[in-house]
Amino acid sequence: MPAKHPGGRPRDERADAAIQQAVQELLAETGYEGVTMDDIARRAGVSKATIYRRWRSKAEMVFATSVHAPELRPDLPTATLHGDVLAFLRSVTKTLSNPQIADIAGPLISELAHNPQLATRFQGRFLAAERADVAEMLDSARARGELRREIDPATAHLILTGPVFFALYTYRLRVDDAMLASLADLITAGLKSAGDVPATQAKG
Amino acid sequence: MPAKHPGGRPRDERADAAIQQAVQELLAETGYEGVTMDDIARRAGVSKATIYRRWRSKAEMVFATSVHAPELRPDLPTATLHGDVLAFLRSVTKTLSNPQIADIAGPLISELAHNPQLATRFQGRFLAAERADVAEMLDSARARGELRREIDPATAHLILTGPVFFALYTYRLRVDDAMLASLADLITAGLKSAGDVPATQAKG
Amino acid sequence: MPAKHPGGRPRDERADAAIQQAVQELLAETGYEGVTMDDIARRAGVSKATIYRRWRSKAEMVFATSVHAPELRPDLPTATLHGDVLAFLRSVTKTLSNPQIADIAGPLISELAHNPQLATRFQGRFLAAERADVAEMLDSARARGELRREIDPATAHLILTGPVFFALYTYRLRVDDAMLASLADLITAGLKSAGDVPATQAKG
Amino acid sequence: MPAKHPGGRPRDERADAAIQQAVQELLAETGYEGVTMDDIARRAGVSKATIYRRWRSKAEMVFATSVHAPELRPDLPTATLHGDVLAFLRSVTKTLSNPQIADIAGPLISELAHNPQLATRFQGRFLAAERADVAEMLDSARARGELRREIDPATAHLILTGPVFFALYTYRLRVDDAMLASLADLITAGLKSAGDVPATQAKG
DNA sequence: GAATAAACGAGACGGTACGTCGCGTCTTAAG
DNA sequence: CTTAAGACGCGACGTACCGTCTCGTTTATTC
Repeated sequence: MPAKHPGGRPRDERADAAIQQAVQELLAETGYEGVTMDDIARRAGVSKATIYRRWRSKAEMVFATSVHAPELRPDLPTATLHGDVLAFLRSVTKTLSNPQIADIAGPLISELAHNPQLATRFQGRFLAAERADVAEMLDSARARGELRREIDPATAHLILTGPVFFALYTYRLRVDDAMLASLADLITAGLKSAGDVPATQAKG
Repeated sequence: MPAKHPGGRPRDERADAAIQQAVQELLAETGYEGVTMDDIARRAGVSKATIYRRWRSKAEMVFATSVHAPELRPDLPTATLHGDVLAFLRSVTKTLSNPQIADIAGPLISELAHNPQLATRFQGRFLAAERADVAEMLDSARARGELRREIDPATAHLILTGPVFFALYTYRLRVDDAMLASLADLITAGLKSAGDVPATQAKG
Repeated sequence: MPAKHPGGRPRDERADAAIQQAVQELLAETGYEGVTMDDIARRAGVSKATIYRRWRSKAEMVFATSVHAPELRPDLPTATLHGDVLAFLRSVTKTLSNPQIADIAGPLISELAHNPQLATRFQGRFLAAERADVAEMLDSARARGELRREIDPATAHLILTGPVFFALYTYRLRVDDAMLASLADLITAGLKSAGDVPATQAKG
Repeated sequence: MPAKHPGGRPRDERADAAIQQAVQELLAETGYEGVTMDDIARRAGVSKATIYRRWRSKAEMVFATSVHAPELRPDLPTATLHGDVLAFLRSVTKTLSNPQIADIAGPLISELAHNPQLATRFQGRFLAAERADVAEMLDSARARGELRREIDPATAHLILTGPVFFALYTYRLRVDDAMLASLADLITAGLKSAGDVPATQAKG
């Protein structure tokens, strides 16, 4: 029962690899806007038809071949929650400051909005890995006694990543270590104290 | 006798209004990608030259006519910081959930990256207004005694907006009230406790 | 035990028939330009490889399956040369007015120019049969005493077919019976009188 | 009242000229099949949009810019009808033997079949000029007394051109002077004798 | 009142990427 | 060796959009 495919010539896996590599290279060289399908086909030694047989548009192809597990991981654990938070923020900042990532951010957000399949894939491959790091960070802190309550890792992930994302891509701020320190303070404090007091009642 | 313009036919102000309206309508109908400059010119009853005399590109035009002070303001103040935070988060969520805003987010991020002038204007017109709300919120809390330390409104703004932004546009989560409540808890707690303990030292 | 083929699976003769039929059908439905090799393969229930094992190109295939002996033969002999000529002209007109023939004329001329093998086959299968009719017509006329000189059937064939071909496909004239009558007059007169007078000397 | 055009930027006539020339050059260099729209645009220093604004397809463009009055005219009149006929046949042969003309013949016939507008234009610009030559030839002959009856120039044109066309493009014969002499004999005799005898009655 | 000068509607222009399509070849598994 | 299925390289096609430009016309201000 070795019938690997239903019939006909099977897809050439080398084409996938060649396209993937061509996309990465050209993205680095000319940026998202500068890349053309003809360039990619030429560089990959592949015809445009072969590309369009796999993906329906430039955006689909670029993001399908670009969304992997995060390449940069924070150096965890440090000795303290605050240290871990700061390390995570620095890692996020470094990743999002990567010109190639920054170049892709806008188009990615556009595509995610119109392509639920990509959104699912992006969550599974990229965000899930980061969220796992966050979960580990929270577990360690609880083991150390720094945290008493259970905190949803997804929510923590939002707080750890969103502000930097917003600062860099929307606010267009230079994110320096002082800002990260302030954020780390606020976030760490929040994680530690959350749930201490009833939400609807002011503290005395 | 104040010579309003140096010579020649003055700009027709009705054109500005017509273009503005055409942009808004077409943006709502076909989305940013679907809109073309010819469409806009036709709908506005204006020639393309008239548009390009006012703005240098499609992105310039769209964002110049779309970026105003925020239309939606949180209902502030409530009685408590936690209430204010929650109200702010709800307001942000509502704004960013607007389909027309969501449609524009990706292109806006792309354009902000390449157009510092727009970035400046965006900060001045939109973000500054939001940051002012945040500052007011913090002041009220301090006046009420809920906050002891001074907190940078910009940093607070990042923490209040970034997570929702990230959740909606990147994580592609449905942001419901439960999630906002969790976020509000974490953020409020962080604001209140920040600075309480030395950042580099674990709590006893 | 008569091994009809050297080894391996024999060609499936049903494929030839299926392809032939598919070509004719699709040619009638969509015309030469509109037909694609994939269409033909699909309609014939055959793979493209099976087609290309038999012919080297679309043109080869179409003309190989389309060029047979003429389907329409003039009703010969009538009682007179003039009658025969008119009958022949009518037959040619009818054949060339067939939409499927007309559709193929341009591509056929193109292909004949680049494919001497097809040209040879076209002469042998189609033109030779027509020329034979012409020869017979001339023989009958000589037998009847209508012609005194021997006339090259090929030359006569040119004069009998070329004008109608040119009228229909290049001049784009509606060829009606009146026109055919005029042509028949001229041609018959030419055949009868040719050689009567020295070519280089005006008649007295 | 110098309003030459209804509004907007007028068509650039230099573009028409440049395209025309580019088409002629490239047709000569690479043949009809070898020419591409991008080549033409590049050579003409024009964008493809400018071409497609003028014509709807490659075929339309090529033939619209290629169909002029005939460049080659027979040396008329010679002293006799037979001489004129032979000169005309030689001229036709020479024209149709031109590789560039031969290359275009198939596609032209295809296009004429689908494009009545081109057909009209082709008749008006090319065929009409040739037919006028034929008419003149017939008039001279009648003036000289070589012809007694009036003969329709269009019919004569068919007989003078069709056989050579058919011989070259369909029969794929080498058309030499001997063949032209035979044709000239037949045709001249036909022209002179046409109408002499009742069509439906054999000569005694 | 004429001249100036800029804005206007219309639409053609150069450039360039897109996504589609057709041809003829090649690769697999099955027969 | 042939077949069905279908992927492949190649390369042209025609479309679309952008931002610029060229007209002829209109509308203020300036001389």
